[in-house]
Amino acid sequence: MNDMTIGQLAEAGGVGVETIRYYQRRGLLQVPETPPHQAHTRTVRRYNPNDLKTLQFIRSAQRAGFTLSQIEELLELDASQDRRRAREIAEERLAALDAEISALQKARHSLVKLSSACAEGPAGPCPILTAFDH
Amino acid sequence: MNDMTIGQLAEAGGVGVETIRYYQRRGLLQVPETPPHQAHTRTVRRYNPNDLKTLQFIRSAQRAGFTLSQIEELLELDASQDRRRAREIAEERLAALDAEISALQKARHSLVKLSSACAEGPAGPCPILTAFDH
DNA sequence: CTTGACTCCGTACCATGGTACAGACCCGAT
DNA sequence: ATCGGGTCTGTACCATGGTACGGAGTCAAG
Repeated sequence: MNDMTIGQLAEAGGVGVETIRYYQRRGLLQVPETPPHQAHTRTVRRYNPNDLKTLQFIRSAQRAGFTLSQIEELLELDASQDRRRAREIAEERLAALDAEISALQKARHSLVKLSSACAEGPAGPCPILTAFDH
Repeated sequence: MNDMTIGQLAEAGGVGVETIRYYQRRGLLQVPETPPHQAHTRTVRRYNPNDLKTLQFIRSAQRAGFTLSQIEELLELDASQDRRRAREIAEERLAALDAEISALQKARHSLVKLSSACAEGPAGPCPILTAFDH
């Protein structure tokens, strides 16, 4: 899959075409130049495996909880080779991630309790409102 | 803190007054009746500890990843005592939560690697774009 | 009985991350 | 040569979860 159209890129990245265009508008993906020898004629833009890598990075970074603005910065850092800042960002997110994970684990615990408290029979009171108390 | 004003409720719940009003508009919190003997005169509404419980539940459930619509349903279920549906919802969220937690743990792992890969020196290439590759 | 803080209600606005057009245009297959 | 599907650009719209504001009313303290 070398030299793709936007539709193929979208397909390969598991996103919609409109999402790619949105990332382009946000500056996360660059818009490939059309061949210069016919600058005034519009033509179909072509995407390469690097674009796909970037797209995949964007999606993974989102899953890691980065916002699109932060991802934008990460992409700039990748180009500018500012290790210090890159590490800073990564560690910030790491700390947040640890907090999020442990919050989710607490929530998980509460849900397990709730679901077993609601286990018997089809009806009757089960302690939904107090499910997360302590 | 019995019989609070909306400001005190907000304070106690760690949210803004506007957020409470928003939850009321969404139907997550009911708007307390004004005393009936002066129905046409507007008066200041009063909130009790039950309202606070509900508010705290809303915030906890959000932290557990429920949307406000789901929380609305949970609150209805708490009233209607439909255990079956309550368990269903809890288990659905539980499954999603497990997926989210493990995704975040994978992301965490990648970030740890990234931050240590960017550890030496202030500049130079570090593998941001490939940080989440496998 | 006025002042200042708070409340009420309606409506408008915001950020985030998309999603959906419309009206051209381009391009490969028939 | 033309037809259908994909592309291009710009702009509009969407859901979620709030946040802000204006103008009026209320209420407790001084």
